[in-house]
Amino acid sequence: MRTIMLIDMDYFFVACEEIKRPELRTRPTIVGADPKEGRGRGVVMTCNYVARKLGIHSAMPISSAYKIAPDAEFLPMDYPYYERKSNEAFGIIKDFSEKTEQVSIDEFFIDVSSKVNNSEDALLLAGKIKSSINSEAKLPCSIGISSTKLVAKMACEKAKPDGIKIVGEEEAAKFIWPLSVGELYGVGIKTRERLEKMGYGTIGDLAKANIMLLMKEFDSFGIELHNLSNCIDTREVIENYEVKSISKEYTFEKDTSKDEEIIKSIRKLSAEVGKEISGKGLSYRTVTVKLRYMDFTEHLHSRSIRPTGNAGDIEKTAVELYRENVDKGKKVRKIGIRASGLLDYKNQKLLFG
DNA sequence: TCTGGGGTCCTAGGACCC
DNA sequence: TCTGGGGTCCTAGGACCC
Repeated sequence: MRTIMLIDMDYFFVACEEIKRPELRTRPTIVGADPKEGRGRGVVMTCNYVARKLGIHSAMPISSAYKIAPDAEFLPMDYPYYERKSNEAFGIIKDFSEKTEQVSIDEFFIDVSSKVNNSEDALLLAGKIKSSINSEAKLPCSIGISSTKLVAKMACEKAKPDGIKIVGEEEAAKFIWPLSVGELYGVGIKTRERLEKMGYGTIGDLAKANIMLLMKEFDSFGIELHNLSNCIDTREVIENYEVKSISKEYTFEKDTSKDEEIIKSIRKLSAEVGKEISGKGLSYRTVTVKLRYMDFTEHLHSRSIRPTGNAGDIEKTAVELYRENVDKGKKVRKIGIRASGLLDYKNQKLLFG
């Protein structure tokens, strides 16, 4: 039987800020967009539990958060710093297992099957990992333990904050079945609504559903839903981090249809994407422009060119794509530039000789 | 009330090649 | 005159996650 842990850093960005300024621990603190006295357009990235007690949460419009707590501490993102702290935590985790996988900046899977024999062992090990991260990186975290990635992840949700939860293979179904379908990892708003319409409110309902019915509604995703809701999940913990695309986006302070203003942003974003690509020694094949209009409709326009490391071609292609495709009848809210089809230096050598 | 930025994966139609 | 499959690439859109 496998033993998989999901280690998730609690309120990560704000926890990082609290290291620099411990006095923030007792104050509602928010990392995210500039609230601009309630007129800001962004959202809350994360906030500490003092702020959560007031009703503030991730993804909430920053203007709403400002309305609730104008005196809260509002901090901008310091991504390079969070990345350093993330690497520090990952380094500590790697000391405990050779089989590790970074899921996001603040989440890590590890497979410790070869290190533990029973749940007591697993709990002991998780406790050690947790206290190492706590004492060395000065960061709080929660750990979910089970025999599959899915249940480890869902156990971790229930362990938060600052906790450890283990769910044995035998108890897995009993653990997830009472939860609502929306809590199943991989089920978002759209799928939840469709499932509820079909009469499935809990994961248990879904687990007992007729698989033919699920396939009729969701095709192959129906089989996946059936498997996951029955705790069937054979996905391995795999260390395989290869970035697939690099993008930058910008939301205008006011929706605009002015070409000069939009193209100016395209140039700036293209340069930033280009800088990151050359910094990583990558080349790219495809440039994509994303336009979000004032009515929130979103359109992507992409073009593949010969593989190149030339950052200037991002801007050139992006401006072309914009001019060819923009809907002049609607103001633009957000612009995004993405480079994909990335190849690393080794492969470039193969291609270009 | 007002809705970010950075990603991944999947699907589907059309082009194109054999 | 009508008619194949199989495979891959490209583009656009959609869902989801943190």
